[in-house]
Amino acid sequence: MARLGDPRPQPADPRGFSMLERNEMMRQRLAKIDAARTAGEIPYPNDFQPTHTGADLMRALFAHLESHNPDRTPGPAVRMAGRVMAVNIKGKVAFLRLRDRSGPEVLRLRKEENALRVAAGLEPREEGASTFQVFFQRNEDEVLWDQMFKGDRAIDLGDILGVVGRPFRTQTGEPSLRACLTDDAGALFSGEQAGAACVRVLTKGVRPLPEKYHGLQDKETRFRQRYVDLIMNDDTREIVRRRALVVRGLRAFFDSRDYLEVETPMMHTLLGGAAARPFTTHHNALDMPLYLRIAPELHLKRLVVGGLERVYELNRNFRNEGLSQRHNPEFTMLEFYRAYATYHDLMDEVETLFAKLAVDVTGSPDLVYGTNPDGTPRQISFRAPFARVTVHEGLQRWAGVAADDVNDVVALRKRADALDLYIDPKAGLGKVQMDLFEHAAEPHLIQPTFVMDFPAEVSPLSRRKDSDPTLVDRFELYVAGMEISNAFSELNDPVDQFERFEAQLAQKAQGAEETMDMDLDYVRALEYGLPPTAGCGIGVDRLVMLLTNTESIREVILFPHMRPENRVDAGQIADVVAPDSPEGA
RNA sequence: GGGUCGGUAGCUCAGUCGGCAGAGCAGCAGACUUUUAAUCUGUGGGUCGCGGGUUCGAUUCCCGCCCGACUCACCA
Repeated sequence: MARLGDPRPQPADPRGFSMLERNEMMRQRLAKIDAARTAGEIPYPNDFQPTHTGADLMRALFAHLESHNPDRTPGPAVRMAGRVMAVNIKGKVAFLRLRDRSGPEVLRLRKEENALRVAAGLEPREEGASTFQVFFQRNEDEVLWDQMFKGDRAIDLGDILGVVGRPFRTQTGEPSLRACLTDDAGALFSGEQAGAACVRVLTKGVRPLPEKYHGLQDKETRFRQRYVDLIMNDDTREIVRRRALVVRGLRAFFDSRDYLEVETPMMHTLLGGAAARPFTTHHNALDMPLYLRIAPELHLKRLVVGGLERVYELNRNFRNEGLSQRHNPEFTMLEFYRAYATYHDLMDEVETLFAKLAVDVTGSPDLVYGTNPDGTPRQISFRAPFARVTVHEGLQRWAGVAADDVNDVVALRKRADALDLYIDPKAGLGKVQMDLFEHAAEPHLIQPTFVMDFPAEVSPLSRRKDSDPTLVDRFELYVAGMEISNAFSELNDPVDQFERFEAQLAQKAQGAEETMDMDLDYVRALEYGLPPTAGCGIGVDRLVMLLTNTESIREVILFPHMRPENRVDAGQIADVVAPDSPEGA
């Protein structure tokens, strides 16, 4: 294959595409890689190991908040690496802004430092940059300076650099790494690295980065090329960090309460555990169809039958449904099951969990999510106890249903018509109740609210209420109008369960698409005896949305589902040669 | 699937009531020894999403298509 820096038109790759499209900037950068190679360097070295991060640099300087500019800074020299986000050459000195993995921490440390500065009677510094600064003075190493900033190997925005130097503050007090300022350089490198330059391009950025001030805005590009989004947008990195905190917090919570984390099959032979359409796939050797799971529920309860009295699984579910701000075809669900508990016990547990996570992730049980109708920030409080309301109460309070009409399907349909809500004519009482409830009540369920006591008809796996067998011991938790969690006391009567599966089959026979299959093995498990158990599912993506104040599920999923990008996904990057190519055309 | 809006330089965007395509940043050349989105001077860069139609002439108007955002439907 031809050298990448070669500006001439490239022959098509046998696989049908050439390696990279080209524009002028990319050709310039590719040529620099060749120039380095020609100069005898390895263009993609892997022998540089940073000793400090940007956050380490900041912390190392906390003892000296004031500006100073010593010729030699005491303390050991350090090695740092990061991507070049800004270059500012001012005559014979240069300021490079680099970012490494500690960017979010750098942001926090800047705030922390300002608090210290104010306490020490100093002016606060600008906050908001997740980068750290490298200071390079030409007279430290004129040959290296010229190589870095002039000529055929000059660094570019987006390059990944390794720098050796000493922490210091510039005249204006900016915490910086002073490149090449080493009085004991011999100790910095050994072996093959001995004599290496103190500023090195570790990886050349061939593609130019988005504009430095506005950054990358286009949502499609942000989701498709998440790597660019992560390079450019601090907010995106913060969401990723918070999501990690949520996942860590969930595991810590359940681990500490003696739950066992388990993994159950992602590929199912039967549909169950939720009302949803599945993705189907095929097992070649067994020549049989398989479903990607829509829920782990039935497997987890089998484990409780087996004596694992407290289990949880944190993993993906797949539902073949439309995409929306709140729906992605694959989404992360935490389900946990606890023997000898009721759905009331789980409400208490969920309250505790959410308050803890809010504090872990945002620092407070009170947070802001979205805006009120008047445009002001909407406050949401995860302080226990959460509001609790039954479906019947909600129908009366928000849908304007008279108490006597709550179970009157004709009256309920009349209300739906009055509210301009279409409900499937084939829907039974329970479905009508829930459609009406969701339509009328959801907009009111802003603060965390447990909606309790659902119709048995729409809850084929839930335990019937002792006081009213048409209802079940079930709750859903709503926050900001979103369903976050669904839980119930589990149905452990195998005969009743068998009959409910039969009812599902009857609904399917009548054309309902989102019904469960008869799962005889599950019934068999119940026949061995499922202890009284309550189980709960928590939509992790939506929970992360709440804790990051994002309105789209695609913001909290690193690679949300997108239509294929034909050009790339089909391996058909055109063999484009820019029209100004000297030998093109 | 329906509705609305959008796709213009590497990025963020403006614009053309049909007549040589614009800015800022990035790039290139230069100045500048402490900048913070550095500044200043000069300068190169375009399949105006794709295809067809109307027209002397289409990036602009018309038709179709592709892609996206929002929204409705669907969907615990």
